[in-house]
Amino acid sequence: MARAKKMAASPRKLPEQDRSRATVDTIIAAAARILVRDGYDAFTTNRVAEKAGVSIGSLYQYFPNKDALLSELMRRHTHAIEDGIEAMAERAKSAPLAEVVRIAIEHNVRSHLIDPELHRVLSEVPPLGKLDWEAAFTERMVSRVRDAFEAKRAEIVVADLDLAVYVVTHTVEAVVHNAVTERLADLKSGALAEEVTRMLVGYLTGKAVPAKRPSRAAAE
Amino acid sequence: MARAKKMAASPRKLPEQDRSRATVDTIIAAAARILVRDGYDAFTTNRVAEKAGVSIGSLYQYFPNKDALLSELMRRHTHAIEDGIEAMAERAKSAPLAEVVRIAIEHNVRSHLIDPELHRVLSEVPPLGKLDWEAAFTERMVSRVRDAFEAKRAEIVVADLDLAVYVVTHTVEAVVHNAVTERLADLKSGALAEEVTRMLVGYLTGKAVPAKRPSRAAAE
Amino acid sequence: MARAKKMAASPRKLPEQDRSRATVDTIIAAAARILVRDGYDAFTTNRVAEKAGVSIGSLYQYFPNKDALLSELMRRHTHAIEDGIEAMAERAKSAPLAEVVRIAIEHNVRSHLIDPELHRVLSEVPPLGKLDWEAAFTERMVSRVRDAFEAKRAEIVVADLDLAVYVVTHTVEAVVHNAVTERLADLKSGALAEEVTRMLVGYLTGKAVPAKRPSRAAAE
Amino acid sequence: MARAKKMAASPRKLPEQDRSRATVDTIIAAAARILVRDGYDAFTTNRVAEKAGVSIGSLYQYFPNKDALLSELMRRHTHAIEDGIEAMAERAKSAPLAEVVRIAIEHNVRSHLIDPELHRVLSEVPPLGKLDWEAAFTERMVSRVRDAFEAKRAEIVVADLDLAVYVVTHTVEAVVHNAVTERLADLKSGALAEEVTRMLVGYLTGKAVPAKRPSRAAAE
DNA sequence: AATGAATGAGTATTCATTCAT
DNA sequence: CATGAATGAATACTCATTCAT
Repeated sequence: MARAKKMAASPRKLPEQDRSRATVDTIIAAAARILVRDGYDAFTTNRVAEKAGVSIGSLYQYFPNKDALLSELMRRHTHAIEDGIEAMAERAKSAPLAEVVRIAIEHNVRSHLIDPELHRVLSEVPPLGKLDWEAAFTERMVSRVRDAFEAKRAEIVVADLDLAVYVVTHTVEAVVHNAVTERLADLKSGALAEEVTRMLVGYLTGKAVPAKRPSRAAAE
Repeated sequence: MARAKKMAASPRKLPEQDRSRATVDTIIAAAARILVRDGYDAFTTNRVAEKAGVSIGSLYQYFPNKDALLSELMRRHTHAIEDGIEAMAERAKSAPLAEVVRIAIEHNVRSHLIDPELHRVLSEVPPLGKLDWEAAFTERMVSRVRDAFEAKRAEIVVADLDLAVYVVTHTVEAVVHNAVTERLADLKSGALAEEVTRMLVGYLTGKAVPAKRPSRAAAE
Repeated sequence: MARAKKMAASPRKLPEQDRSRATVDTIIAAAARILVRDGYDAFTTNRVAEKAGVSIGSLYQYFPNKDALLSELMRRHTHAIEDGIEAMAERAKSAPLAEVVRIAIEHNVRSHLIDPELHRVLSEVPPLGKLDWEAAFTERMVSRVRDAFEAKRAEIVVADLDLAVYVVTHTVEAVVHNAVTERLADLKSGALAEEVTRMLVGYLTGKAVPAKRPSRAAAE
Repeated sequence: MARAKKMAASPRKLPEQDRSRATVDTIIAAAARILVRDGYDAFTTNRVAEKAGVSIGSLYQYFPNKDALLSELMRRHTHAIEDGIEAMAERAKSAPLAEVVRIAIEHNVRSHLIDPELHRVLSEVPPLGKLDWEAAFTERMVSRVRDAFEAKRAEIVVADLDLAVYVVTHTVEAVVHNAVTERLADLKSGALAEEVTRMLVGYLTGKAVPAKRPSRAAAE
């Protein structure tokens, strides 16, 4: 029963931290699994603890309450998504408008394809739901998109730039979000991104954008 | 208003006296108010009854269970929304493509403006949520839009008509839905509808659609 | 609504600590006490928890539902009763018919005298009532009695052996069961067993069985 | 129990009484039907009223509470059963002991066969259950049986007459009661009555009673 | 730290009964 | 008298959270 307690001068600096981290990871993983497999109603702290193989006491050691657990789950998912976004933003700076739009879409698509089930369920969770959480993406995207649009202001015919940003970001988010369940094939093939890019670029520039042909690149 | 209707599942009992009709209305009103003001978590049958000033027993006299109450709330809201939709669909039949798009948007805008708060909260409710309920709108809109698009097939350059319908309907729904909380002014002024129409028509026809004078919009 | 009920499995959780075992015992004891003292209508989970001095939550930690609690109560009572039944059955094998009958009665008497009040109330409980529970005794007794009777077939004049078993088992059960409340003295003194044995043996063998000395009263 | 019989010629005189009686009858009938068909759990005052086609208000006009309704149902059933019992008792007076026993059994069988389902369900009903209600039969039977036994005291070898009465009445009741569900054929054919009579008479007189030919069915 | 026993306010729902119309 | 709308205490059961060991 008794385990080796930490000794005064422990040779290992982080065994407890490691163990803690492992426990936290296990809990988070169990939480995600329950959410995805059984839905939010089955997402109870006791069940998560059980599934994770730890006591609820331990769960509460690491998470002060249920929302904190959910938050952390979201934070991690978000983190996974936003990984590499800087590079994209950088790329967008020197790219033509069409490319900027395409990058925004690409980023959004990636967000949804990292763990589509989890992404969907997180966006429907009541306590910190869509408004509190998914809005965060959109918001971050909004500011980046706004920056990019301002850099290309000359090409954009829309008078109210904020409105343009609003239309673009929400269109992208909605179309991609629903495509995960409704048109996954088009999402993965890039056909959807193509359509939406053409639409948005046309909207922003006020010029017709020729539909792409099946194979090589286009529009610029 | 109307006479007592026979609903298959919702009300457990058809109100036969004025008093009971009033009770039902009170309950529904309280339910709506709680949902809007306090969210779905606060939407408990006991709380609704209390807020309505009736006993919990009375609530269950008219609604066999919680879902039935929610259903009836949705049904009434839907009914209010779909009032006059036939006329719109008729109008769309003989209208040019741009007008068809505008009508679709208009309809969606109307849906959201009848009771925007309620509309939003209903669309986030878990049990009979988006998939069971709001999907109904979109679905109805989808089939109407598809019919309209088929009638104008010649003008549309998008190869995959289903994809076009998908993009259009989801774009409209998302942009309008979020505008209720984020850009209510633009929604009401019609500026948003203007933008989106231009975007979608451009997308569908593959031709540039000139932006209207921007200044005329954002007032009000 | 349908009456679909889940059948109770035993305890939801195996008590792993002494404390929890004590809690379970306390709950069971309170349940028994309430059933005996106040009847089945007063047997509510909340009341049991209160009487046991534990929270309702604790009760449900160990019993997934009300029926499970009742089941466990029955199981324990049954266990107490059936203790030593094997020995009896063994004894009956090599005993004469009169002794077999006496043993059956004895066993039944013991069943009722372990905790007579509890026994009676359990046999009247609706959900898992007589048919589900007490029938189990009778059934077990029936098969044992049948075996014994078959072994003594030659001595038995009753043509339909099943009928004989039926008459014997139900007579024993009814007479003993009611004696607990109506003729406890005769039950304990053995006078009742004497009478019934004489009656049943006479019935089975078709021969007169002399009454024991009647004058020596059975008081205690 | 003679009631005021309907007078042929006064349509004005008793219309309300007639109607009342009809209402009461309807309610009782509905109550019986629900009890038999759906069990005691479904036996709610509201449901009875609905099934009877009257308002609960009306039900409570005639029955001060649920138990009163149940009581009346029992009273009527009892009444139906005890109809003709006087004649039987009379017949028993001048009959030999064997005949007395047979008559007691016959009476009990009739009780159970008038409306077996109702009889069974009434005997299992919690509030006024077996102890409060079925005991009434047994009790009435007990006193009559006791009277009859006393008249034949000379033939009876059992020392404790009360004990004899107890054994006889409970045996009869139990065997017949269970036979309704377990051995209905034997009940109706009279085979069961035959067996039990033989057993009891043997028990009472201390003499062997020859078994009848097993194959034959009905009475003598 | 870890455990898991214990908590109890809260949830949906039922049903005997009352009373204004 | 009849109606049926209204009542509300009571029920079985859940789950986030605390705390002694």
